[in-house]
Amino acid sequence: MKIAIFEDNQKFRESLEFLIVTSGDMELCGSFEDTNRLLQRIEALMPDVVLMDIHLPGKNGIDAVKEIKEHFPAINVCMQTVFEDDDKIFASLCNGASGYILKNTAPEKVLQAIREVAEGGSFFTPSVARRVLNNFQQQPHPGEFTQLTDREREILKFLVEGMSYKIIADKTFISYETVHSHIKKIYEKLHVNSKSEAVAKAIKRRLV
Amino acid sequence: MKIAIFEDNQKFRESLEFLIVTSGDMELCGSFEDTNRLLQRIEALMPDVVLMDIHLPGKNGIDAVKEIKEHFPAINVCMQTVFEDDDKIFASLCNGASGYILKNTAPEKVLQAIREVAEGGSFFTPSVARRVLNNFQQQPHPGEFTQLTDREREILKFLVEGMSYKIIADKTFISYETVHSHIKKIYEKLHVNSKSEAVAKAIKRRLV
DNA sequence: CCGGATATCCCCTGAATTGGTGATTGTTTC
DNA sequence: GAAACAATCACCAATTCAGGGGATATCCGG
Repeated sequence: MKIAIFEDNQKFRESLEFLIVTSGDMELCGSFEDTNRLLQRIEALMPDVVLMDIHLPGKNGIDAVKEIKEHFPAINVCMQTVFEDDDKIFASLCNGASGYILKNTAPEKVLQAIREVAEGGSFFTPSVARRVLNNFQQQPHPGEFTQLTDREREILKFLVEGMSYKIIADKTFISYETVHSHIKKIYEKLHVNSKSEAVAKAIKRRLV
Repeated sequence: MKIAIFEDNQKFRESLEFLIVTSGDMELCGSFEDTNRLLQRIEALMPDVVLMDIHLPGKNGIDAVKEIKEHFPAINVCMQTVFEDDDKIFASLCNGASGYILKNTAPEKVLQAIREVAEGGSFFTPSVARRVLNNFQQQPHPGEFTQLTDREREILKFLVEGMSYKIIADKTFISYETVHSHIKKIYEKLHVNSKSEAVAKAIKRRLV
């Protein structure tokens, strides 16, 4: 299992190197302090897993992940950083990172994360996992959808699919005016006043 | 740290019980094979963490999580099951579960998961973490948005926020007709023909 | 310097949406 | 049994959208 490291802090990089070489089952195939010639380096080394810091000279780690995954989708990248803000976490994950661990993670956990990531799994530091999770559970307005009736929810779904009043009327075998009534009610309950707002709210609050 | 178990398989339940009582830092405060009188039981025991199976007599574990979190938001629930399908995972997490581990998880990992969950973190089995992650990375049509110009993307964002042509014109200091032009172009590029469709596509493909 | 892409603006027309104010029929709830 | 709600339908007026024409101006690359 070949590992490459990108980390600008020398002390930290060296301790990671030590961790890898003494792990028994991993081979350190490269260790860099910047993202210069990123793709050439990756292509030459072909690591199985890349440990990537976020704050790096040259291109930052988040953009680096994107490039790596675009050109070498099979390589799994694990972020390894001090940053714990949602922006950086989500940007990294959206760009294709498979893991996200903080720098205060215990050494054995780091190795564990690398192994999981190498096998196609994912590993998050618990606090990061929690943030990811919160992104799922983002229904901070719990009563906001439960107050929709079945019929209203049904019609809202059709709205999300981009249908017009007329089409919805046909689909549901009710009259155009009834669709109109339901939608008026939906707008009232969701505190919106257009289809696009309703659709946006429905998707963000997960009615999809 | 008080732990309650809901698990219908007797063998498995007993091994969990053993695991908890021999852990050193946890106290087993309840162990049940069904979800009958769920809330009364929880209220009487007030566990810190609930280990919840999905397939249970009475109410299933997914609905049980919802009830627990609704009435006792401070209690953290960790799912513990053989199911690994997206539906069950996402339903559980959306209902408020803080962890999701498979039944083949090593005992020490189970304890680790409980401890993380108790501290407000989250723990996923790597394969589950991977599925959660995939939910983030679902931009299967990469070229579909890059072809939007900066201006078009900007206006699309305003559409997502539910603004009318007129408001967008004011916000961007351009004329109503220019907004109209841009939106026509956006529709063309996204292959849609209404605000709501454009909004739906924008959000699903993550322009938010 | 020309073609293409982008951004800006204008007009028109028909269709769709939005927001009122109703009404009727059930069902559930107190 | 009244009150509350859900689902159904109707009419009307004002506004907004969508799609179809155009027209400039700028910038960029060949």
